[in-house]
This record gives sequence, C-alpha cells and structure tokens, in this order.
Amino acid sequence: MSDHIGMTIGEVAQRSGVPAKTIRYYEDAGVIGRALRGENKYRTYSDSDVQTLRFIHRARSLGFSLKEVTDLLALYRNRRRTSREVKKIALAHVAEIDRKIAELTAIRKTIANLAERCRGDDRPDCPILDEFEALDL
Amino acid sequence: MSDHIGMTIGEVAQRSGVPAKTIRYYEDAGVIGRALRGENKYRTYSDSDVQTLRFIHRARSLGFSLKEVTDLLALYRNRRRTSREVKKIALAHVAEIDRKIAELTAIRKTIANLAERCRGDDRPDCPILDEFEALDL
DNA sequence: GATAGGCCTTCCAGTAGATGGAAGGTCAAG
DNA sequence: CTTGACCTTCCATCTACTGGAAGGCCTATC
Repeated sequence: MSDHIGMTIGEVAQRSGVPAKTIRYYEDAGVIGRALRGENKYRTYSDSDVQTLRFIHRARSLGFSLKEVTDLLALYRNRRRTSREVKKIALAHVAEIDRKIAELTAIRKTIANLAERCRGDDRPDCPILDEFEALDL
Repeated sequence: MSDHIGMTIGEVAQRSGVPAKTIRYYEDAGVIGRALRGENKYRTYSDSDVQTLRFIHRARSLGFSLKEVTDLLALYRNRRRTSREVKKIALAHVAEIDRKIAELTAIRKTIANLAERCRGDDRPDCPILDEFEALDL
C-alpha cells in the first residue's frame, strides 16, 4: 500500500472519481469535513479521504440522497452517539439496502427477460414488445 | 385482477406511488406518452400505466437517470428497432445492473460490519468509529 | 525570468428532476 | 350548490451538482 499522505485535490479527484469541484462542494455542504491545508493553503488529502469519496460516489450513484450519505458518514464520525443508536440506524440502512437489492434484482429480471426473448437478428422487433407484460414485476 | 380501465390521475398516483404532479411532469418531459383524455379532458390511465410508473419510480430510486429510464421504456415501445439492437442494449443494462448490485452489496457489507461491531448498549461509541477502516470496501 | 498549469478564493449562471403554489376554469357527487 | 378532483399555464423553490469568470499564488519547465 502506497502512503499518499499529502495529496492535492486533483490527485484525490483522479483517484476517487469525484471531480475537484464536487469535492469542494461537498466540503461546503458539510458532507465531508473541512480539508486540512498545507503551508500553501492547498487542501491536503490522505488515502482515507479517497475511500470516503469513493463511498460517497457509489452511494450517490445508487440512489442515496446527499443527506442520507452525510448522515451515514456522520454515523462513523460522531463519537457522542450511543452504541445502541448507531446500531439501530445502521441496521435500518441495511434493511433499506436489502430492499434496493431486491428491486434491482426485479428490474434485472425484467430486462434479462426482454433480452432473452430477442432473437438477436435483423427482424424489426422482439416478441415481447407487443405487450407491456414485461414490466409486470 | 381488477380491470381498472378508466383511472384518473389521482387514482393512478396512489396506486403507483408517483405524485400526480410528477406524472404530468413525466408526460411533459416525454418519459411517458401523452395520456388519453376522456370526454371531460381528464387523463385516463390503465393498469399497465400503473406498472410503467412503478417501474420508473423504482429505477429512479436506484440511481438511473430519467434519460436512462426514458430510453429503457422506449426500448419496449419502439417497434422499428432490430431485435439485435434491442438485445444489445438490454444486455448492456443487465451488466450495469449487476455492477450496481455488486456495489450495493459492498456498501451493505460495510454498514452491516459497523452494526455488528456495535454492542448495542449505552456506551458512547462503537469500536470501529475510531478508524475509518470500515470504508475500506 | 517568463510562461503554463494546478491550486486558491468568491461569485454567478445553468442543468436535471422534481415539487409547490397560485390563478382561473370544468366536472361529478352529496 | 358547494366541495373536491381534475384541467391549464406559469412561476418559484429545492437538491445536487457543473461550469465559467475574475483575480491571485505556487511550482515546474524552457
């Protein structure tokens, strides 16, 4: 594991997949804490910041709101919360994720079904296109 | 199965979980076709419209853009596309969904791990909160 | 030492995807 | 005959970015 301790915003942007501008926005919006500044006033990031940003990136692309992500990250950071409370919130999130996985699986089935019934030739349509039955999840 | 053939927007909103205002917005935005109007100029919907709206609702909540959803629905509607093309696009979507499922599974693991390590008592924090290692997906 | 590129700041504009409200009108049920 | 649900159009607000401009500092290269 390389110890990239003094990364610039550009480097961390490239590593995390989150644009520099969006990282600054997240800082403003309180999703992530205010980044430490070097002597040159540049923001400095570590590997764990890259992890956090990747986490945010993933969660956002999976339909979690910025508020949900913020709360989730706060869950990890806030030492004043009781173990009971953290556990309760975390388990609620797990349940929500299981629901999302089930829904994705349903949509996958619908689309895979469409693909399956397509002959894959030059004919103008797939049999299933006539009816909207495929959306019958 | 009840044959709700002449549903109003309010009824379909309630059944699909998509607010009436949003349904009108989807019509404007070309996500769904212009709804048939009754003699009273009211939009009329059928059961299949409810299915479609539920599909849109799910897909949106899972991080698909409105454009992606629109294209996906067009895939079912457009009879001019070749079977080959439909199959190709459908399979690409299946691959994307599999990726999303994998990411959700990773996030689930992270959060379940946090919950697991919480004692669930009144102590002020969970052991894992000290380090950000839990995000090491 | 000049020039280029990455960073800093602040600010303002625009986009997507809704969501809410107001204005003004129709319609069907109690 | 008054509610309540629908119709229309329009305009404002919100979230979560994304982009650009202005003005300035840092760092590396020619």
